[in-house]
Amino acid sequence: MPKNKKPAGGRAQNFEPRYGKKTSYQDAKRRPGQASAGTTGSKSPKHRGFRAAEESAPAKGRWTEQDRAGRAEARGIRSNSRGDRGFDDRPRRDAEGERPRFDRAERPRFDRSGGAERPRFDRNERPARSFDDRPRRDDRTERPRFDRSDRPARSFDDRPRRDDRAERPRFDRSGGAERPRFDRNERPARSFDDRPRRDDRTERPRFDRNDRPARSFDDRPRRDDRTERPRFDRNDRPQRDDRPRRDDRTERPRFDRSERPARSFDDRPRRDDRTERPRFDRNDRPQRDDRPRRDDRPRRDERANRSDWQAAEKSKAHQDHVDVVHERLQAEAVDAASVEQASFSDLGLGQNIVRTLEGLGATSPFPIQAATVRPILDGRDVLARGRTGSGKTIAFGAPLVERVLRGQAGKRRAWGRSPQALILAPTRELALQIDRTVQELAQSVGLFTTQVYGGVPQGRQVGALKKGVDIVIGTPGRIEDLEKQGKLDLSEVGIVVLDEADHMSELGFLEPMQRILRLVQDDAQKLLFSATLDREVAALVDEFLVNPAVYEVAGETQETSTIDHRVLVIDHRDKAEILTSLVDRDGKTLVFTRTRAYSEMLVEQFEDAGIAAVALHGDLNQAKRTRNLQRLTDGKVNVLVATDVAARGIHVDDIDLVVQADAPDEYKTYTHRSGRTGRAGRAGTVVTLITRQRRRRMTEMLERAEIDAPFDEARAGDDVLEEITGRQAANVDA
DNA sequence: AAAAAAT
Repeated sequence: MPKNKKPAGGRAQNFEPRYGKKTSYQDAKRRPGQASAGTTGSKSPKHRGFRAAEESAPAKGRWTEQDRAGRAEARGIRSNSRGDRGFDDRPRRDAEGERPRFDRAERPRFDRSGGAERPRFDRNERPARSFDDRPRRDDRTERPRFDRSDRPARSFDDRPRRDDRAERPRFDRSGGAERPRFDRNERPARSFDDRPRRDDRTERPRFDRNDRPARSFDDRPRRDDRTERPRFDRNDRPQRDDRPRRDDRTERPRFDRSERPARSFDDRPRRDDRTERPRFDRNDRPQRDDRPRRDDRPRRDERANRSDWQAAEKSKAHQDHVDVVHERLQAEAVDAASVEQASFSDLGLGQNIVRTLEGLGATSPFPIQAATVRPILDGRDVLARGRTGSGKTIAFGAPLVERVLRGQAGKRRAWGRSPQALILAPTRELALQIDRTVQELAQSVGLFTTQVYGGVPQGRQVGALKKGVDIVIGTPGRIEDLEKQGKLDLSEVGIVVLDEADHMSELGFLEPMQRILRLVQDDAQKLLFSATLDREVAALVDEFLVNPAVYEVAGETQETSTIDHRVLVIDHRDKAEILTSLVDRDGKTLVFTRTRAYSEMLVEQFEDAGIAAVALHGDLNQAKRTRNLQRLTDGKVNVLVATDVAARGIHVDDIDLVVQADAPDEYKTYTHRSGRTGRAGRAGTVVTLITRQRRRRMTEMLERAEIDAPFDEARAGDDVLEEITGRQAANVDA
């Protein structure tokens, strides 16, 4: 029996204890009457959401008398899904009549101030909600009233839009209702996750009060446990070997000898068989190798039976799979200069969308956008390769919204309508990020989006889908899950986007993608985007795309990039110290590790050195993942240590240093990790740490990535580290 | 190895 007993099928490491710990934390740390997301009327003060009988009883009586009827009328369908404010059509519609009046009178002044005020409102509202959930719920029924007063402020930004709407009859209907909605949607977007949010909110206050301590306690003990476990194991084993084990060992053989004989009769013949079997296996293997199908099977058998074979074959198989260089797709190279003069408007996008793009900072199209918008509007299947940070999200998002809008022209947006478009991403963070952009575009023309991804309760997502959304953005697992449950109808989806399409075509993603693509309309338009788009997408292209247009942007080479690449050849014993000195700087630094465990270890190491750092990897719960990424975005920490979950697509402004604590195995991974810096033309540095043994592999990988990077030998404290971090050497001397 | 569903 191994020393570390783990439940069968359990994960090797779990940094977010999901079972007992969560419930005990809920019971132990929650105080009666404290903000809670629990249902009202929980039985005991120790339960979340407990409310004393006296509070609710009298109020309940009143409601049943008169208010109920009035409320029901006022709230309408809303009562079916209290949590989803963003989708409350009726309050909004009721408010619409009033809004225009207010808006017209006030718009000019508020336009300027409006933008600045929104954040303030959000902040004010959140605390209010976070103090008491129950009052919040009451507030929610009242909120429409507050919202009406608030909306004017919010809607002022919309006024230009509304003017636009006046130009477009279609937009007016949807637009007038939407923009206020948009404001709400921003909140709603948040509000879609009302329940999770409420959970978050209720958790946050807890954390804030107890929390930061609470969190730090949870983290440190865990980290301590983790760090201690290996240490103890290592220390204990030798010690035990020296003292007790030797005794045990001398004793055990004796016992074994006395016991085994009885058993050994059966065993020996078996052992003979076993010794023969490997021989046969070895003889058979060449035979099997001859048969094409069995090529893989002997490997698996070997792995199961023999650890040495396992190691050898595994690394061989690993290398077989790793870093396959696929043929470049034949693409029409779009010359940036030739399309530079076209505006978004010229490309066929409507005024509302163009205006929203301006608000997002996209005043004129980037090359990849100039290339793809028109063919997408024309309804073609499109494959597009644009390097990291080149604006791919808008390149597919804006024309997608425009097409969904055109497809709905003249139709009424019905309750519970099925989504018309689907955007798929490989990670939850990326899905969220895409939604932030696409949702704004959609809102500007009165369309709704919702996110469908795992790691959060389904309720809010299902509630949104029930009310009807136009564009679904999510990750494959939850989308399939909800579809199987009959809660997500993909049969009317006419446009599908695969972001990071080559990654979505890799083992593990390919089959879910195929299943999902088979559920949408047969003739649905397909859009495949990635910075490293190659023939790996062939499996999907051949089955699902019709005569696709393929685009890339001419002249995207390292020379036109703003990223400076460095490789440091180090001794393994210097690694920890070098990493600490690399992240000990002012700018935002993103550190990549190969494993979740190492990312946790590095966070602990940095914090021990007095450098605030957070982790991002798949063993954290979604709330923590989102929070930790947000803390980097907000600048509350400057160091994020992540696995490859953060390698693709994630945009954080101002990351000016990417450190690869573990070198990537694939050139594509190198490309995507590097692309977290140097975005939209900003400068950035990528540093990869390797040991001497890895020089050759690294050189080959950089060739495939078409990157030229100097290799420097570095030891702890070397000047080259100061040069990279931008610190002055004087600081080091002191 | 990691990621993507939940249990």
